[in-house]
Amino acid sequence: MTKSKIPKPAIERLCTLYRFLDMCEEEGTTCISSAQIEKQLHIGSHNVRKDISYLNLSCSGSGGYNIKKLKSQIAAQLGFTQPQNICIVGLGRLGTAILAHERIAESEYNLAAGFDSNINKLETIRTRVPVFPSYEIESVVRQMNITLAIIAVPADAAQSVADKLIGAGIRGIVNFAPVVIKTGKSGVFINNVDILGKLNLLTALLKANSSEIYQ
Amino acid sequence: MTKSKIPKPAIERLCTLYRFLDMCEEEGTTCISSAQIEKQLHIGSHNVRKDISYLNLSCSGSGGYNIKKLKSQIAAQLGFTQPQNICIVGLGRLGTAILAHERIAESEYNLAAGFDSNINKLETIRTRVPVFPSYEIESVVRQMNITLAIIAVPADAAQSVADKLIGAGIRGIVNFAPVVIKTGKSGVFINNVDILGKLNLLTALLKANSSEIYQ
DNA sequence: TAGATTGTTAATCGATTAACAATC
DNA sequence: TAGATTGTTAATCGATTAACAATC
Repeated sequence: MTKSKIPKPAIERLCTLYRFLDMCEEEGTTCISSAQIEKQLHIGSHNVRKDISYLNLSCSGSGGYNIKKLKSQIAAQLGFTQPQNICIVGLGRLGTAILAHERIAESEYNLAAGFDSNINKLETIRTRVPVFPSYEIESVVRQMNITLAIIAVPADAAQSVADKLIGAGIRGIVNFAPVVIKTGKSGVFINNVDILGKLNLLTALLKANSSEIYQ
Repeated sequence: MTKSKIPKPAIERLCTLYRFLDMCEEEGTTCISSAQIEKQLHIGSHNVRKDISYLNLSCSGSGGYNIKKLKSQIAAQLGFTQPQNICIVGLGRLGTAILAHERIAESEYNLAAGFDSNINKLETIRTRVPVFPSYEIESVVRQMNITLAIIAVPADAAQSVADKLIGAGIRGIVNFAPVVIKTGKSGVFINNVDILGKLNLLTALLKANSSEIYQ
């Protein structure tokens, strides 16, 4: 029997759970129940257990989840075990802020390269991450076997940068530019993180929420 | 008959559509069909029409959607018409990058205040946005009638900042700190934008996708 | 053993897709 | 009018919730 497909919403929740477990582990907690997770993440305990059940856990039974064990099970099933090389395109304020992000350095991702079209910026930047001019994106991504990219360029450059990255074999992109990036290629995933879009979503949820209350 | 509730996934797609229409409008396009939207945003045309139908449009019929009209209808229904005051807490690299974001200045949101706990930072920072020490969060948020906040502080400070903001009456938070922020209060919405979480999600989707193909 | 908590099946609920009538 | 595209109802599909048996 092949393992059943995990629904996308469940995958999203499991990612959130994984990050949360990582935090718990740092704080020294070793064990947690689905009821406690419900309180912390606002995911129903039923839902938590259901999501975890997709992982085909070995440690079944009672007594709550062993955090270390659960983390490694999620990592194994969701593919976090093999370290992946990632890169950042656009070394403006936002890009350099991400370059300096301490948690990424400690994570399962290896920040292998930064790119910017401005050569002066490349010369003055202070970072341990190797940086390259943007016209080298394709060759560097291929040589270094980079699989994921973060885009932090202005809106008008974002799509062409994405096209280059995808052409070079990148499989996933987190896009911070305020445009919706398209992938022509199947098997490439894009996550658009537009701040204005997030603010819009909050505004809309608030509106919907108040009309629920007042009508 | 009261208007029916819009499902959350539909609200999310409408927000994406709104941002996209904004882009189209800038480029001078005036009209678009559901089939064209499908190609650009990878949302099925059925789905697009269904989502739009929740808006109780006045302009029904054929010939595609008038972009300006559709934008204003979405804005009206989702609550983007009244400009809202927003603030940023944490003026490190990421916070100042957001402060300088040109698109926010042009948007329906008014960046009314920035906060940081480091007084030196407040004195040296160059921005047109008024900045305050973090201990003034509660009074400033109340006085300026700020409804939404962006958090860009280190992980260990994020929850306490969120508690202060919520205590002062904030209704929505976009959180860039790499922790899952909790709201004890109902009617407050939080959007956690953890870069590592996004990378995890991409990794997991890729894994799921390949096993679909290869099994 | 008794208590607690998980894992899983079944039932409900909601969202997406399909199809077609209504409209420009 | 003919063609094209929307708006909406009905049908399918999938996810969440509830309940309980299995397990530590």
